[in-house]
This record gives sequence, structure tokens and C-alpha cells, in this order.
Amino acid sequence: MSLKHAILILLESEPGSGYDLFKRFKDGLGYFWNAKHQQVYLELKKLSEAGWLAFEAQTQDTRPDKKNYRLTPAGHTELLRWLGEPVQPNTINDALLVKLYAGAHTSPDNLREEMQRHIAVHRKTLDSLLSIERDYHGLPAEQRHALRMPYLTLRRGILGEQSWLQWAEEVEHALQDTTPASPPPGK
Amino acid sequence: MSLKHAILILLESEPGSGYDLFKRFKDGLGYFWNAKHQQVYLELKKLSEAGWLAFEAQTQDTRPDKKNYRLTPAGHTELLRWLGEPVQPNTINDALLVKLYAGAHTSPDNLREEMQRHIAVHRKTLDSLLSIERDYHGLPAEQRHALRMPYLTLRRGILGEQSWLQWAEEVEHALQDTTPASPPPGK
DNA sequence: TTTTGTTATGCAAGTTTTTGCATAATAGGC
DNA sequence: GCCTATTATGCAAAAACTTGCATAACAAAA
Repeated sequence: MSLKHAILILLESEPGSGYDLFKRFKDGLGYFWNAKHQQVYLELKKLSEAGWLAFEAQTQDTRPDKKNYRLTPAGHTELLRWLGEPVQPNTINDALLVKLYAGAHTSPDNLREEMQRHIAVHRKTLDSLLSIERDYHGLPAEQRHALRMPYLTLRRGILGEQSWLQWAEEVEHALQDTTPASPPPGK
Repeated sequence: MSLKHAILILLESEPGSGYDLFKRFKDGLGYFWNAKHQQVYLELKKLSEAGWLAFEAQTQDTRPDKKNYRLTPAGHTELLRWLGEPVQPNTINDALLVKLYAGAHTSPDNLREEMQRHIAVHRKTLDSLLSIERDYHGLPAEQRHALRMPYLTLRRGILGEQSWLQWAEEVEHALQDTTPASPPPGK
């Protein structure tokens, strides 16, 4: 839906190659917009054909050649146009919740394991977001100001992950109650 | 990715037509799995061809004919297989956050309006989820027990929306600070 | 009585995304 | 010397999803 515009935004602040963008997705924007490298390359091609991007091939000695993309004036105009347009509220497609919804048809153990896997992922994500936040607070005021908008999205990530983990605790409680207390081992 | 399995789950608890399923998506599962009616009909067709569903045409006097779908034993097996398999952690693709990330390139007013639109949607969603929760608590213990798993997903929705709205307050504060205080009218 | 809303289904075309495969150079660890 | 990881790009096919259109009966409101 808007990988297009995510790419325009990334290139607006700094030109780069498909590979660069893909990596930038993985840390910054990637928290709330995901893309495979194939799609990034494909989209870059399409955006070039649409005249929103231009690129120059860079031959490199020690590394494979790369294409350096940057916004054209038309691309900049399109970005501003998109920013002025309302965005659709996000629709959620969450397979874990689908599975949990049907949880009565499987074992509590299976669900607990599934939850453990997801909890581990979310905790890791939260830790990394909190570490980014600490770095942000350590920046000089000027840089903090330049990054104030991305910082708001970081806050979304942090509050979202905290809320998710809080929910996971509720779920663990609920799943414990469904299993009859097992007798203590030995004795 | 798993509209397939969402449909199997809905039909497992109760057979129904495409139209029924589409409506059930809108209240229950629909909070975390979205689908257009066209896709539901298409998927029902595919699932039938795969042998996971069977249907019988129902001619109706006062209403258009419908096809009543139900799980086949193969469909049931597939559902159990899927439930035993780990699900991928959810990837988020949220255009509002993309827009906010690039917020420095547009006006605070534009962002505030955008936020207001989304806040209205999220408040409405939260209200409706809370009302479903009240109904749930009013049910007899037996029915509550039967719905304990869907209830956990409802809790996810409630905690998620509350967290979202909390974040929105932070954003509003931040956006106010970016606008210079306007002088009081008159005087 | 005309319009709007609900019930009920689906095709066709397009867009978006995923999955699988493919290439190629270099750096670093074992 | 071999294996793995990183840098760097991309095609092709399939799956998933959206958008636009189409039909048709009836009920209720305007």
C-alpha cells in the first residue's frame, strides 16, 4: 500500500541503494513497515520508471556495483502530495490471535509454547527500542529536534510492545488456570 | 496468509455461508483479521476445491440462494495441523506511522488533523470492545468458559487500543509544542 | 414511488507481497 | 582450503489482497 512512500521518505532524507534501503528498513522504519529485498528492488525500478526517482550506477572495486537512487523533483512533489492525503486506519492481520481464538481446539501446552516464542521476540524488540530511546536522549538538543517525528514512532513501538507484554501475562495466567495443578515431583 | 485458517476456524465452530462468514469477520475475528467479501468467497471456493470444505446449496424463498459451507474431516485435520504449527510473529505495516515518521516535511496542522481522525476511529473501536467485554462478564459461567479463548483476543484488542490512545496523547502534546503559542484573540 | 439498505454471490483486472531461484565478489573464521 | 557471512542485484512464479463491476430479490423509509 505504501512501500512506495516509505521508500520516498527514506530517500528524501538520504539517497542510497536498494541494499542500503533494505538495511534501513530493518532498523528504523522497519519496525512498522516490512519489506523483503526483492520487493524493495522491484519498487525502486517502478518508481524510477514513474519518474519519481533517478539513479546513477556506481562501480565499486571491492564490492559489487550498486545503483544510487535519489528523489527527483517529481518524487518530492509526490511525497508532499501523499503527506497531505489522509491515510487509511491500519488493518491488523495477526495470525497469533487467530490461533488463540481457536485455542480451545488445541492443548494449553501448545499455546503456552507458542506464547513463549512470541514473548521472547517481543521482549527482544522492546529491549532494542528502549536502547534506541536511550541513545536518542543522549543526543544534543538540535539533533533531537531533527528526529522528533521518528521519535514519536519509536514511542509507539515502545508503548505497543509494553502493552503486548502486559497482555501476554494475562494470557499466561489464563492458560495456567486451564491446566489442573500437577502434583509436586517426588515425595 | 491465513485467511484460509481463519475461515476453517469460523466454520469449525459453526457452518455458514460466505455472507455469514463475512459478517462474522466484522464483529469477532474481524478485529485482527480483515477480509473483503470477494476474498472470502474466493477462498471458500479454493478451500472446497482442496477438499477441506463441503457445501450444499440452499434455496430460499424470501432471500437469494446461499451456499452453506461446513468443514470436511480433511478440513478438520488441516485445522489441527495448523494449530500445532508455530505461527510467524506478526509484521506491522502501518501507514500512519510512515506518515508521522516523515512528519517534519508537512505541517503540524495536517498531522494533528490526521491524528484526530485516527483517534476517533480508535476510540470507537475501544468503546465497542469494552461493550463486548461487559456482555461477556454478564454471561453464565459455562458460556464464559466456552468463550475463554476468544475472550483473550478481546483483551488484546482492549489493551492495544488503550495503549494506542495513550500514545496519541503523547503525540498531541509533542505536536502542540512544535507550534508557537498563538496570541489570545482580541485585546 | 423512488431511493436506500440488506441479503447473497461472484468475475475480472490489477496491485502488492511472498517464495524460490540465481549470480558474483570478498572477508573472516575454522 | 573450505564454509559461512556480507555486500549487491534481480527475474519468475505464485499467492494474497484490493478495486471495480455486476446481478438480483425484497424490505423499509422517504
